[in-house]
Amino acid sequence: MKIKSELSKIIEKALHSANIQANEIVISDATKPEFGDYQFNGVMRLAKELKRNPREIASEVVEHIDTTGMVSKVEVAGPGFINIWLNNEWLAKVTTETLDDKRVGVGFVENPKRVVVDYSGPNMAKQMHVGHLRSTIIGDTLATLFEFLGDEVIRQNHIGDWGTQFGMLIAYLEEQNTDGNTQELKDLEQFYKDAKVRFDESKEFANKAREYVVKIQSGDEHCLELWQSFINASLGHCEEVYKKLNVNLTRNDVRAESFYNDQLPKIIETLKEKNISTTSNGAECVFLEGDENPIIVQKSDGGFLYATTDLAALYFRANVLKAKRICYVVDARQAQHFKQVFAIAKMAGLVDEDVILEHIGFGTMMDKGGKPFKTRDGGVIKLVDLLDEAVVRAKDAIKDRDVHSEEELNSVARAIGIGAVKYADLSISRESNYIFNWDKMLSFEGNTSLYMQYAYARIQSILRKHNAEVSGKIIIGDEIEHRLAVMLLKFEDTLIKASIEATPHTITSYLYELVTLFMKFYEQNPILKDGIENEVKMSRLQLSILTGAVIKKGLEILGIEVVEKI
RNA sequence: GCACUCGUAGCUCAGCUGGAUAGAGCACUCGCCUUCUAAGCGAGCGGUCUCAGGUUCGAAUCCUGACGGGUGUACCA
Repeated sequence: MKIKSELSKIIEKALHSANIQANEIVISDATKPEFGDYQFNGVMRLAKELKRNPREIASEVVEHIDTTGMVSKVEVAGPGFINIWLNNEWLAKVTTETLDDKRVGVGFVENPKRVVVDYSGPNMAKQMHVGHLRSTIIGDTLATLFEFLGDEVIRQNHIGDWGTQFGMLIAYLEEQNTDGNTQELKDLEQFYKDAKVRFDESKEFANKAREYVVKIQSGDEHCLELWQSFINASLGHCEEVYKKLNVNLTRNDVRAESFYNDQLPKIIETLKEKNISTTSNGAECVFLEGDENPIIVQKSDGGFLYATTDLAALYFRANVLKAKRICYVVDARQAQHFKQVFAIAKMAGLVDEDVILEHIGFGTMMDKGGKPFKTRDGGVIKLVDLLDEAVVRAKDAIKDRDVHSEEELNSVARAIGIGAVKYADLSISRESNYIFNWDKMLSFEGNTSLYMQYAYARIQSILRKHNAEVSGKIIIGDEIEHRLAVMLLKFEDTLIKASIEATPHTITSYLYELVTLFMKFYEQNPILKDGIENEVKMSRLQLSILTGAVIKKGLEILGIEVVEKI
């Protein structure tokens, strides 16, 4: 239910009836329960424009507000706030209707678009480490969210499969394979290190590595084959992580850097033709206004750079995939790069004016001392290890609870452990830097995914115990049920906000608030106990069912599973 | 040097398109399991919102400056 826009309409009507002009009506959440459910603060600004007393205007508006349907009560407070209470019968009716809705009251966006979401983008030469977590799960959540709201989403995994380090890696791979048995790329990190050692100690090997770089680029069959087998193995590692993470990326979503290789000369040509780039110190450069340094699109030795590849990718996404919105879920450190690339792409007409280009940046993962993790120090935790440890800890935490069979134990541990890791990341605002902490990441207390999963399991437990049909209407019997019902209907507004701002943490905050209310309701309002009237029992069961459905859908968008029992 | 970004409770963080007494979790203190899962609920403790100016009826939020952390700044991605 789009509550805020419904309320805006009601206020607009009231303003109109009261003969007051206003251009934009913003409804906000009430800051406290005593102040109602929602509030309209716009009167103070209007009063200034009209040079009138704000409380006087507010009272006039309040007199004209329709309180026969959605709204039960309005009140002027403080300097001129208008506090709004939603009507219990209306809440009861709408929540009851929502029970039959698979989308739990969430509609579709008015103008669905084709959206490209570029995320994860691991480097094939390296093992995925904790630093790759954010792009992968933020991107995956946004893709799922956009899709749920009705957009057509094309996921793009722009993997790094091209560059000088691959000469070294495939030369080493070949060397390892000569004794007949194919080397398994069990540990990529180790493989890279070993190759590097070999590169540093042997001139012969180093020369071969350099030679292989050239050979891949010129299309040498043998080298390409080695390269392809290396990429396949490395991608296999990533897919293992995606699977563990419950992330919806498949091989069909992979569009590697190398895919754009043969289009790069054309990009340079276009830039030259349109006089956007110039040659400077032997390199092909674009000088943008306001930037002291140019963006180099072609090196003096003729090689291309990542800006070139990104321009080619933008062209492809806008013209071949025909996306109208292109989102890059990439580290905030690349903000300047994307700003420049986007500007060039639009200047050169590689992307039409009406295509929305967005860099969805996120903060850097820091170590305990507040310094960014450094890959080269070797101290970075492998993503697989983190995830496995999370599941182990979860299993350890639930094994004595005596509610699970042996096979349930593993799937529940997985849901809880992986959920904790993802939730810990998704629940902080994506722009801020992130201090990595094992214990916090694997914590099961307070605002963690387990809190949501636990509430869901409690609801399922009640339904199992009830073990009969649930029918009948929701009745709002008290303050806590009122607040719970309002919160349930806020789900759509929350998702819309999360989608516009591309902020998954908007969803986690909402779920936390919802579950907190449910826990209170659970404590205060018994459902199955003796002496509860049937009508009330059914209403409370229905409220619980709806809460469970919203929790499940919310977590599903975050890629976190619910479980029946904990 | 220039640019971007962040600075809120002991710790980790919300809130930032200006609104009422700045909110959570963790930690700490206390209370609640013979009845729907106590990984829960209730109560308490804890704040010069980095600092200084400015705009405003009203500033954690907007503007300017200072200080501090992080990041980016011509041939890596």
